[in-house]
Amino acid sequence: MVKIWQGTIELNLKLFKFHSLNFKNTNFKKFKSDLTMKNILFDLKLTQESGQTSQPPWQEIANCVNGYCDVMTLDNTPILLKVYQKSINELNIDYELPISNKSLEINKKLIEKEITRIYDLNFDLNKLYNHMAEDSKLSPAIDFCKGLRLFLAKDPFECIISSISSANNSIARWTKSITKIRQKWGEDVKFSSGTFYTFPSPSVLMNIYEDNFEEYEACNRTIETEYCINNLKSCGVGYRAPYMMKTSELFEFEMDLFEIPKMSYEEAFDLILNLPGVGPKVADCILLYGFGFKEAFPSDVWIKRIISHLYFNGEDISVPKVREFGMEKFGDYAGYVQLYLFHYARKSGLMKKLK
DNA sequence: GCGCAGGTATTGA
DNA sequence: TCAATACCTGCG
Repeated sequence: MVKIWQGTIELNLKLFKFHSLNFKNTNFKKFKSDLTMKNILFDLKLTQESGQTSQPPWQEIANCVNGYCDVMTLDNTPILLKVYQKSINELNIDYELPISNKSLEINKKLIEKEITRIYDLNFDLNKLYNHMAEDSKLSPAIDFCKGLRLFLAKDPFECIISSISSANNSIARWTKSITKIRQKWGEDVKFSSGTFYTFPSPSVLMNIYEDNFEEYEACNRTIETEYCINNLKSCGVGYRAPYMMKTSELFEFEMDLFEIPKMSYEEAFDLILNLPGVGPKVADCILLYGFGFKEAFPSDVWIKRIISHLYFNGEDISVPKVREFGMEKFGDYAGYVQLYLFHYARKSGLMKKLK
């Protein structure tokens, strides 16, 4: 049994904040991070904006070039983490404490450890480039993607629910859904910079109304159905709603998120394939972007088009075959190769050509 | 208003 | 094991 996150039910629908944040007059604490000094090859902007499937993008900071922030729970305390980069090889980290908890002391090593995990900063990109350079199909991708790293989800449970909602869906649409879920059922944390919402825990998510009808019945039919907005389907997840609720229930009662990192890739894959709404593509996204299993080669229609164009003369290859091919050919680099190929295809115009 | 894109679950060979 | 189809929403 697992109960990791605290969550309170927030029933008021808040307006979306799509604009960038403005950080004038705020209480950010700067600290000299060891990461700043390490001279790590890392392009923060490229990584943040590469559209990796794991969680909604972090918020851009208006008055800060290449600055991003999001709330995350460290040591059971939500803090607002801000990362920015003035030049490649140099990463700056600031953080802000909740208004209600400003005297708190935060362990800076913990923040650095988390940032290192999220951006995979211990991974040697030059080793990857040497490997890619040996394959004439992959070598053009290197220059398009210098400094691109894996971008892991800060919250594995949110990653799982996000990935389920990403199936047969567009990035813009599932991102909106997850943002609504955070705002309706997550914990709202107030910072000087504004209010941020954490993602609800499995125990909260398994108990919400699934659709208008359930909510209407629970209100003893005292409201009009068009005012039923505190249910999962009102977030635009469609037929994925029951999958998400059932998965929440499984993590509350039967499965343990902390067991997954201890497993082999194959064990973990077989396990999460049993979750409702999770097929091979979603399972691989969860393992790669939620848990950092780099052997995963998430294969969707786009990767299928790219692989069949590059390696099979445009011949139609089934998605399961593409996955098999990628895992076999790229081994421990499969996840990174998938990420680099996808980004390369987007930037080089190959994607448009393949459509 | 209507066709289309996008993975999974289900059904039926 | 594989092919066909329904599922839901938002965009063009």
